[in-house]
Amino acid sequence: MSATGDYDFKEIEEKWIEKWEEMDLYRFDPDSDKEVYSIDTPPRYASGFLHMGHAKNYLEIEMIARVRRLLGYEVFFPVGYDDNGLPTERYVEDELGMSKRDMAREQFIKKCREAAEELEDSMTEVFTRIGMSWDWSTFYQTIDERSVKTAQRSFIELYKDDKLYRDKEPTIWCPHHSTALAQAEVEEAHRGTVLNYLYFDSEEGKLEIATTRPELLPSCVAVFTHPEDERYKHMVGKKAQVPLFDQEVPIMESEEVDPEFGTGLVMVCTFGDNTDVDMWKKYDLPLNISIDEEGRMNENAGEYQGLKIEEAKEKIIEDLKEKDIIYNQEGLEQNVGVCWRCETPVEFIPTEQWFVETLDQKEKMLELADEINWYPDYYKHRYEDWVKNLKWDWCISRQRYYGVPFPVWYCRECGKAILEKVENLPVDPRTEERSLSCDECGSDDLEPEEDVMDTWMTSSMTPQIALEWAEDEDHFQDNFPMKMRPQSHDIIRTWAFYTILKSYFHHDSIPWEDVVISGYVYNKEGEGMSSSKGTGVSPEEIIDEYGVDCLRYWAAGAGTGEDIIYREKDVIRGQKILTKLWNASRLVDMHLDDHRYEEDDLTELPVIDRWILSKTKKLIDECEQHYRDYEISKVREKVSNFFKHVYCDNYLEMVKYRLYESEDVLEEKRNAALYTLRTTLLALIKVFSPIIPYMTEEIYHQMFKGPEDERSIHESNWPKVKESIVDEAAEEVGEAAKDIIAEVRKWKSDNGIPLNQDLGKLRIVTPDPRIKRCEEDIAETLNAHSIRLIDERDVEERAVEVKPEYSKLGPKYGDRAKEIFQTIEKVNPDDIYKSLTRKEGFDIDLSDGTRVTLTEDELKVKKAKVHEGEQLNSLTVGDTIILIEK
RNA sequence: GGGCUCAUGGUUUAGAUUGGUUAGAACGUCGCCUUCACGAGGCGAAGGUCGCCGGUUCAAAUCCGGCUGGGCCCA
Repeated sequence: MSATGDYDFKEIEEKWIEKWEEMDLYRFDPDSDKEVYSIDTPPRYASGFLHMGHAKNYLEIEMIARVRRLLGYEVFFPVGYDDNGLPTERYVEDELGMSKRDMAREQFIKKCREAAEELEDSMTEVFTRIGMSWDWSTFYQTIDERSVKTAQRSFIELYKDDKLYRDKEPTIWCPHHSTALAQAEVEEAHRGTVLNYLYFDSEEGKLEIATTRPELLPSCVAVFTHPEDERYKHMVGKKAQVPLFDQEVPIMESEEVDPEFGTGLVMVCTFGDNTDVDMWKKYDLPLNISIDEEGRMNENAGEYQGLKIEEAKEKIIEDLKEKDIIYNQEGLEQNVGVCWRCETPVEFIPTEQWFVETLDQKEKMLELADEINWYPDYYKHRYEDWVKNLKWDWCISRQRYYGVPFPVWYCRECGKAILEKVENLPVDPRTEERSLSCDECGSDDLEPEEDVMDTWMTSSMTPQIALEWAEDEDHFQDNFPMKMRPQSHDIIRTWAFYTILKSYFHHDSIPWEDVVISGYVYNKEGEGMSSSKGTGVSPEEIIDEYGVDCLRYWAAGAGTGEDIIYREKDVIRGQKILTKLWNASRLVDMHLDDHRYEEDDLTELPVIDRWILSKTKKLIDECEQHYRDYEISKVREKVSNFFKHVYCDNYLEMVKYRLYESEDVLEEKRNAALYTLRTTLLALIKVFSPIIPYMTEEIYHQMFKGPEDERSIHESNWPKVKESIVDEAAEEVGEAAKDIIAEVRKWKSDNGIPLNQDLGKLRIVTPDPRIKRCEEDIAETLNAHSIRLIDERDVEERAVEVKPEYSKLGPKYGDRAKEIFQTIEKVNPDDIYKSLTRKEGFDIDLSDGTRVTLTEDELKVKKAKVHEGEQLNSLTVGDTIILIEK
């Protein structure tokens, strides 16, 4: 290390990226004797760019991988991209400026594939730069052969186990994307809407019905009231006539109707919302669909056919108004389910779809969650809450092109589903001919399944894909379940849930032992980072300005599972710590020369040295526990504070005088300081290395690496400091010394004396004689000529000044006060003080012959300590008194 | 509406599991120090009735109950 070198992060980062790659540091060794620590890395969706939210989450995982290597585990840290599904299709459609329906399917899929790979490459570059230490030999994409085989094998096995069914059920549907959705893909949105009050004709005269969706009048199949509602009791069983469309519908009763809402009469349509689906099932109502898969009105809507839902709504309201059927309208705040990708309100449309049986597995899903350690544990409630409230089986069909195809054909004769054999996977029935025939009726007239699977069918199998379940059964068995799943809290209901479900179905096991939840990053306006909304900050901006380690240091600041706000000044704070680490290392290195110090009998070390070594040992133990508990931010805080204050401000300052060549300093004491500085610094950079891998690597190489040592700090082991170094007595004395120094510095500051000004002699009265063992360190640090420990009995207290409390004596004695003040001034202060302490008052005989007695609280007494006749300034720290010459 | 979670100086927060001296730190503010690693530094100061109300206790930021106001997830 050069003594003048500033830290050039660009140069050093580039150097180590290259060297680490040469060393192939992160490759998983299946034959290692070490305990395996495996991470079920989230495959990043190939959007082409990362914002700080992504960077933080991936860096947290990355740091955990480094921590575990440091703690002696063989770490399996796979890498993959999620380039499946809907957003890729949308991206390609936008790029091409045309709809996928306007080109050949195969051509479109090829375009998706190319686009995804291009986007992945640009992301890989950033991931590599920020130091992601994953094993690239494990690389997968959720659309590649391995993933497709895994998802298709899963499908086939679930089918055989009767966990799948195909049915024409009302399905949650996104009219914008023209595809079915799973319950998990629906989000709640608060919307303002209008509640329309309509007249329905009936045998009992006009009915008043309130609805937010008049466009569904053609789908109205019944009118409901609450059984207790006196207003409508008599109408139950009669018929009502739907306005504009004129169909007759029954008037029925149900406990589920809220008599307080609207008029107490509601219409049930197929289907306006979730409740309609429930009512339709419960009361066995007819099906009367008027919205098609693209979100347009169908032939059932008569003259409104072909209009989009919103257009039809407007037109129908207009027509209703014209006929005076609407008699009132009022605003209403309501929550509607919307597609989580495009925020279009979802519809409920019966179409033929594949479903995975999930409702029957609720109990088991809750049991398995208890076998998993959740960090932080309260996030388990989210999962449990979700599972308990599940209302729909998992719909896994998606009406898209780009995705994993179902390995399924249907017999045109009898309709039976024909599945490909596991050994012939992967397969795409849409393009591949297979010589299969129906095992029911023997027909070979088969029709391919055109849909693709829900992206979660693949993503729920990341452990199986990463561990090559489909290819390498041994490797899989050895390492499943995995050790840890990093998980962002917003997709607990999808990713975590589906993965647990699959793992149970296929292996009757939990998929991982630990789930570690990561929080969101918000910008300083408090908005979530979103690439599409333009509220994201790019990590590249930070890297270019401050370097990767600063970014990582910032990322390490978020508590486990907690959200964090991105502020540039927080990055700058990290930069200051890093700069200081570099500079302190430089200073120590300057003095270390080429010497390497043998570890002798540690009890011979000076007390200050044992003080910091003992504290270092405790720090290391605490940090190990925090790391094991996934509390990276606590390690960051503790190591930073220890380094800055204990190492630099306290210890280094206290021993600096020992470092410089001087005849007064014994070689032994100099070596002790060097040994201690070196040992402590090495421990600190090792503990820091998962967070700031570049700078710690550079320091390690410059200062600590001998020919026998590891190639990299990232191949080294957790710092070992002997248990025997823990020394409570040394810690007490060291703290006392530090406090004495702080107190004297404060005194200098209060008295406007420069910190480096000579202090002359210090005399210290202390009940702890062990202070003597570090009197030289104290003296040198304070620029005092010498320190003398003296006996308390030789110190006496003397009053040096007595002033009257004017505000008390003035009002009390009136015109006599002036004489009292003058008298006090003339008397020896110490005489007054003695009188106060011995007689509890000081008497003054006034010229008018009266005697007054002044009490202690009527006088301000300034005292001084006197030692050997010298009057000295005194400071008190605990039981210790420090006397300073004037 | 339900579940979870949070509320501590101007700002961001530690401390709460195990109740107990002056509630710790960082940023910002103010004063001092060009000391030989670092002025992107050091030393020091000011600034908090720990959201509100009540309870338990000798003692509550901490435990219990209620309330208010944020956040997330879900209905």
